[in-house]
Amino acid sequence: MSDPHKKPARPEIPRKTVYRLSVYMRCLQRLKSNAIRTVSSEALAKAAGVKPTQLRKDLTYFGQFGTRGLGYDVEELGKMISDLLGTNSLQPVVLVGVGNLGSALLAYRGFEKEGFEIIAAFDALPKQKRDAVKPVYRMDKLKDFVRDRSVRMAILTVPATVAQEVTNELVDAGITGILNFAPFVLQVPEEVVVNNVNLAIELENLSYFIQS
Amino acid sequence: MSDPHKKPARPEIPRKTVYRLSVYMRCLQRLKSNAIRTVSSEALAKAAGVKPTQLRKDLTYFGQFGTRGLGYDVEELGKMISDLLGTNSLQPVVLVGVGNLGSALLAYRGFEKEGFEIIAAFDALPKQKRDAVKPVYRMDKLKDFVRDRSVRMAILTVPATVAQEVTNELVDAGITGILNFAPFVLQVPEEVVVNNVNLAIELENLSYFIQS
DNA sequence: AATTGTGAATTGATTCACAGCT
DNA sequence: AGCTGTGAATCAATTCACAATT
Repeated sequence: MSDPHKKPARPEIPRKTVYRLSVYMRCLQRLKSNAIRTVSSEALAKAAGVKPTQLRKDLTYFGQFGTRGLGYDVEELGKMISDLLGTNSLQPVVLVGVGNLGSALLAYRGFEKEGFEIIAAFDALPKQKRDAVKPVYRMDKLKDFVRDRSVRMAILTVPATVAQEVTNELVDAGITGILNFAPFVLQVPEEVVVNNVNLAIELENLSYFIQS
Repeated sequence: MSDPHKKPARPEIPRKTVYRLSVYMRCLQRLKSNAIRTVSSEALAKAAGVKPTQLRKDLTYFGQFGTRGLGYDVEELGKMISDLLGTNSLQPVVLVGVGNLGSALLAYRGFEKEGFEIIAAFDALPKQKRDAVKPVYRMDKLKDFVRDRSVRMAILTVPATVAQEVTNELVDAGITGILNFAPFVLQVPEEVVVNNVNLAIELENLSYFIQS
């Protein structure tokens, strides 16, 4: 799961709402590909695994989109949400730390259809893999690369011991959003946003809840 | 991040608290390896990225461990938390869906030092990779394998289109904890716990919060 | 003197209940 | 008649403030 946000962001949409908007968008995409034009809050909420009132409340944070008595226009609502989330344009992302998990994620091409592209990877000791699709550069190339290509987001897959140090370099280079896989709580300035993902913690959490 | 829990679990420890306990444990491990014996709620909370009162409140859910005026015993508190979380014994886990992300996670050996081992993988069309360390079996072997080895947890990395169907098979085989990477809201019976991880949603969320 | 443990207060999120459109 | 939009009510999580303990 992910974690703390310093900056509450533009108008005042709660963080949990923003997560759910992503979920709604995926449901809308599925409906659209099934040629469904219109959906009620009840049906969409069910697909998203939430209550209808929550869906409606979530939408009120950024406008009114429904037609009373009828429901929501699938395409229109999907467009509004993806505009809001800023997922209409392809976002370039760099990955830092090409170890175990890092190279796994580099090989995983599943981000691209969701609007994100890992355009390069960086490592202290880069070893370009034979069949690798992405270039792997040395850390000292990071700053110029990020500046030249106006990259704003980074995936951090370095060992916990160097996570803070590397984060400082990222921030210095101009990165403002970090998806952190290192099991370490990063210190960042106000304007930088960190989302934490820790697979071991997810498993541990499951493990607790299944011991009945 | 992850998502909904049907069963609130044994005494009544909130889900978010259980997550934070995992974080505290990692901080305690680090302190211990630095030969630090005792820690105050203030210091530990800072390392974990939370407020001291929250840490203390979290601990009260399962007992009293501190010494007033002094703090917590690093080793003792670590032991209590890992007992509670059930991370003292190695948990066997199966992975289902050896596609893009699935094989990435199979190659990633980082779970093992955290108490989890992927003991086998399953796929509709298994292709054993040359250098793969783990065996990949056909789906029809799943049920017997899970029963024979008493596996309780599964990592689900199949396409969204078949996620529900495969989940039904998992539940039928006796799996009670699922770490779901498929972008789909799974329906499961009461006693089964699902944690969702969606990397695209994490990136999307970042992308929203960095557009200032 | 320092630091925990915790009831009370506060803040935030979810759900209810129903008014308002179409 | 059906379904959205939303203020009010409820429920949950966090933080405060301070008494209790070493």
